[in-house]
Formats: sequence, structure tokens, C-alpha cells
Amino acid sequence: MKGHQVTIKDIAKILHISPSTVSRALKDHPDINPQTKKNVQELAKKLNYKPNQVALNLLQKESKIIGIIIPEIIHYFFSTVISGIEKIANEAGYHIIIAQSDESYHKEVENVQTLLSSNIDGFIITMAKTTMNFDHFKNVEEIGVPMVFVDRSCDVVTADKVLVDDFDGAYKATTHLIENGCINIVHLAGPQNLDIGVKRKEGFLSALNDANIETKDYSVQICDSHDHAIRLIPELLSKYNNIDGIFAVNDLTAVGAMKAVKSINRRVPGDVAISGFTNSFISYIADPELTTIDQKGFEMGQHAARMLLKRIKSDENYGPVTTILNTELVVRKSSLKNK
Amino acid sequence: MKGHQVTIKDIAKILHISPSTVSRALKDHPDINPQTKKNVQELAKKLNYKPNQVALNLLQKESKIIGIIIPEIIHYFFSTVISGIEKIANEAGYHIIIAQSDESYHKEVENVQTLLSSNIDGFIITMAKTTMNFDHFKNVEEIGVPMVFVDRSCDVVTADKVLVDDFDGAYKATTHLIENGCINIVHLAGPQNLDIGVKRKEGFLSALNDANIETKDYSVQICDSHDHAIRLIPELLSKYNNIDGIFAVNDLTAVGAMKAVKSINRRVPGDVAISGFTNSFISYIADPELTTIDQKGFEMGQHAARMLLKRIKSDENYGPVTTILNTELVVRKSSLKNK
DNA sequence: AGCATTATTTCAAACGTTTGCGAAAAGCAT
DNA sequence: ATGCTTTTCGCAAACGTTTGAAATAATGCT
Repeated sequence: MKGHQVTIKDIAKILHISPSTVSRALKDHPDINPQTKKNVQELAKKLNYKPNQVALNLLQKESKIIGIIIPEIIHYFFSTVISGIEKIANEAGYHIIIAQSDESYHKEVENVQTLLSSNIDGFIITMAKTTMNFDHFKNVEEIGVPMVFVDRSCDVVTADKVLVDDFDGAYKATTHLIENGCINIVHLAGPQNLDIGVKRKEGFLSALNDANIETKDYSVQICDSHDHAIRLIPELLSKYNNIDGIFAVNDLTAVGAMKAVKSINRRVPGDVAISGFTNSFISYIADPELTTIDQKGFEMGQHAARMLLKRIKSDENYGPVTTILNTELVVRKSSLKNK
Repeated sequence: MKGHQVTIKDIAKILHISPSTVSRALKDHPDINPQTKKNVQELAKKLNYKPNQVALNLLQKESKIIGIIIPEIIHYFFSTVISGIEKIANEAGYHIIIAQSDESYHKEVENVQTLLSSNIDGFIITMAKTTMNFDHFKNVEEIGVPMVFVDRSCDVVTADKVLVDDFDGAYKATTHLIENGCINIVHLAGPQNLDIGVKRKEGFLSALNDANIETKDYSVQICDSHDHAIRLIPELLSKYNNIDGIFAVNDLTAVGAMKAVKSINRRVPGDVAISGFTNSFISYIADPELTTIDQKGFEMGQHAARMLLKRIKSDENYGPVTTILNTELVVRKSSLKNK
């Protein structure tokens, strides 16, 4: 059915002039007779002429499209990142095209390939957790398509990066718990093969150290999911019943821990104060509301987009830039023991 | 600093043959000498040749891109819809390009325009709440770009639609509450200028009616946000303290109500059973976990994508199709009074 | 009128790919 | 060798647009 889109050729034919004249008339080129210009522009408007972007992309080798590869949109944090990117991109006349890797290395590789063949102008990527081989990114690098990594970095590929200061965030959250009277804090840590797992743990330990609190052998537990926390915490609290604070590597785990604490009839924050990390939507939903570290997803997205656009528009090949954003402590009820 | 992607021409030049031969060799055309074929295919592999989609699109007059306009990715429901669309689209070799309207009519209009000029092959749209004028959709219709509406419909535009049976969902949730011993149920309803607001309310009322429960003048409250529920519920419960069930128009409102009930020392579900609508992530986070109606976002997305692809590929102009998906009751703790 | 300028328009190539058709080359039978 | 068929390949056009250069038309000047 597609009544075909009006083209420059159509206009040219109707007006008995050449396509090039039409093209120039439409962009107000000084070489064109004002009368012709008027005719063309009026007819174009009447026929609702819209330039064919695909043809332009082929010609100019730019698509005004930014490809985003991200593990899962469903996660609040990622969707805020996307929103940040979209805002800046749109302001610059760019569109975003989104592909999810579902944390799968293979889907990530596939996405990189297909987006590449769509003549994407640049990539903004959060790597999948399972990605250990980086050849697909190397390939992008070789072809010369600019790339910005968000949140998760890898040293092998030279590209711009936007990260968040995980160490400092963890330090702030832990210190906050200490200042609110916690002495025996447990850290529910992420997997130690991931940067954020390590950094957040180190921030936690450093905060304890600076407050002259010595760590016990149970102070750090590898536990980074809601359900795992629900299983782990009751056991842990019954074994070490002087635990009075929990700092979880992410909000979901923190909420799981919160539920678990309540389930064994201890109070949050009265008996156990809790802090999460990310400031996702659920921290606001939790009861009591969850103190957490704002990971600035929107800002990260904005930053990444700005860095990418700069890279796209520049011809000189300046070295890779890494931006580290500051986190922010968001205090809510779950950590306020004294009140 | 774009080192360019390998093209058919490159391969042709290296092998001293013509581009057409390369093209045919790559698609295993019978006209080509097996040896030439082998040479071409091997070189193509070695150089990591990927066909330029843009060029193909230009030839075939399609962009293989589906435009999605949606209020806000951040909402769990919408992101599941997107995931559903992406899955089907990718399987068919299409990409998705996402634009958010932020529930703003003006941004929606703008998005429609810019996506149109990107030669989108079709639209999948969830209208903004504030959209009362539909000229921009009419325009899309005239141009002949296929369009599928998801979740929110409008009768003015003739296009395919994927909706959910709001009435039935509300009926099921309400009946479930009744079966679990609720007599005095309050419905926290959405705005009555929106379809879902009306339909869900009607389902609620119909369920009460079928169970021979008469409605009171306070049975329906217009209240569709977390914070509003937190303000409203304590007041309502103190005024009518025999209220023993709440059916909220969405999960977020339900969670607000839940918090409010707990805050005045009544128990959920013991004193007041609660059901939401949507089955968003927070229903799983809530404490107790929230009984709700699964709105099947992923399935809606898949369906919408299938309908759109069918429309894109078909030449005949069949009438608009409306698909209404069934919801599903998801029973969790918040409604199980008796146990 | 003749020539130089300037104004206006068209040509042709390019982007990467596909494809109908014609051409060259090779094989085969006579 | 001649003519015919097959095999194998290349030419050229097409998709819609832009753009440098060439061509044409119109104007001005002496």
C-alpha cells in the first residue's frame, strides 16, 4: 500500500527541471533563481516532501544514530542511563537505537556486528557481565567507530569511559552507618571478579579502618541478590547477633536483607541499619525507605553522550578520556537508628 | 578517524573481478565459478566483510528500523513492552529506535516527525496521557507508514492495537479479594478520562455486583499514585474502619496503600488485603509481596511487533486489527487473609 | 555587435548493493 | 573449422541525494 514518499526526482519531473536544481533550491543555494526556488519550495511543502535519510546516510556516511548496547533495559539504573543519553543525543539531532545483550557475551558480539552494519555513528556500551573476550570491541576500534563505555570498564580497549567512584560511594555509605551508631557492620559484596565488587568492598573496608573498627571474619559476605540475602541474613544474624548494620552492594540485595531482618522480628533501622547502593526505584518503595548511594545514571548517560558526540565530531585523534563521577549519599529511614 | 568498513568493491578490486561477481559469489549464485566463489568467500571472511545495511535499505526502500514512542522507559511495564518488541524485531532482522514522550503531547508530536524523516518502516506507540489531539497520527496514517498502538488506544485513528483486558483483570483481582474474605473493598481508581481508569473501575464494580456486595459511596476513590495513597488511606481507614480490602489501579498505588495501612498499625493482609495491577517489579519487592494482575508487557510487545511486521510486509490493505490480551492473576501474600 | 561577466541550470560521479541482460570464453558436436 | 550451447563474468541502471565542474542563458559594457 505504501503510497511512496515524495522524492526530489518527483519534484524535478513535475517542474521540468533537474534533481540537482531541486536539491539546491530546497537548501536555499544562492545559485538558484528566486522564482524557481519559490516553485520548488512550495511544491515540496504541498507534496509534504521529506528528504530520504537513508540516501543521505549512504552518501554522507553518517546516520545520526547512536547505538546503545546495554545488558537489560528493565533495570532502573540502565534505563536512567538511556534517558540521559537520549536527552543529549536528541538535542544534537541524533537518535538512539537500543540493543540488549541480556548479559550474554554472544548477544553482545552479535549486537555490535549488526549495529556496525547499520552505519551507527558511535557506540555507548555497558558490557555484559560475562564478557571476557574483547575482540569485538577491538574490531570497532580498528574500523574507527567511536565508543564510550559506561559503568563497566575494560582496560584492553582504548576508548572513552564514564565510571562512578565506587570506592568513595561505599566509603560514604559505610561511614554514614558508623556515624549512626553501627559498630558491627556486614557488607554483602558482589562477585570479586567484577570491578564494582572489588571497589565497593574496598571502600567499605577502608571506612571501617578509618573509624578504627576492626573487621571480623564474617564482615564481608559474597551475596548480591535479593533471594540470596533472604536466605543468608537470618542465619548470619542468629550466629552473630550483635550485627547492627548492613551495607549491600546494591539496592535489591539491601531490600532482601531488609525483609529478612524483619522476618526474624528485628527492626530496621532500630536493630539493624541498612544501606544499599544505586538509588534505584525500589529504594523508595522499600519499607522503611532505603538509604543508598545515588549512582547518577542519568548524569552518566548525559556525560557518555557528550563524550561520544565530541569524539564523533572531532577529526583529531585525542587520547581516551575517563570521567569518574561522584556518587551521592541519599539518606532515608533505613539507616537512621537514633531517631 | 574512520578507517572504512570493507565493501564489495574492495574485494572486487583485490581479486580483479567486478563487484557484481563478488555480490553473486557471496550469495552462492549458480552462475559463478566454484573457484571464484571460494576465493571471494574466503577473502570476505578474512576481511570481515559485512554488507552495508544502509545501501541495502536504499535499494529496497526500507530501513529495517521500527520506531517506538513510549512515555517513559523507566517504568517497568514499558521496558518489558520494549523487550518484547525488540525480540521479535531482531528475529526478523529489524532494529528498534526508541523515543520517549515523557507523557508530553508536544514531545510526542516532535518524536513522530523526526522518526518519520528517518524513514522508519513502522511505528509502535503508547500515547502520552496528555494527548488529546491526534493529527500527528492522522498524518502518519496518510503517509502510509504502518502503526500499532499499545496499551492505550484512541478511536480516531485507524490502526492496529494491542490492548489488555482491563475490565477482566480488575474483575479477577476483585473477585480474588472477595474469595479471600474481603467484604468492604475500596478501589483506588485512575483518572476517569483514561480508558484504563474507566475499565478497571467497571471491572471492580461488576465483580462486587456479581458477588452481591453493594457498593458504598466511598468504594471508589480517585487515587493513582504512591504518595496520594499514603495520604489518603489513613484518613479513609479511620473514617470507615471496616474496610478490609484494597484494589488499586496500579502497583505503585497499591504499595503506597500498603505502607499507609502498616503505618497505622493495621496488618496486611490480616486486617486489609491488597491487590495491585500490572505486576511490575515492585510487586515482588513489596513487603508483604503484592498480589497483582499481570499485564503481560512482554507479550504485548511481541504481539505489537508481529502485527507491525505483518503490516509492513503485506501489500494489501486489510482493515485495522485489535488484539486484546488476557491478564493473569498473580497471587502473593498481600491478599491471603486466611493464611 | 562583440566580448566578458554573471546568473542559472544541468551533468556526472559518488555512496554500496543488487540484478537483468548482454558479452566473452569455453566446451561440444558436427 | 563452423556453429551451437553452456558456463562464467561484466556492464549499466537503479535506489535518493549531494556537489564540483561544465554548460547554457542572460546581462552588462564598450
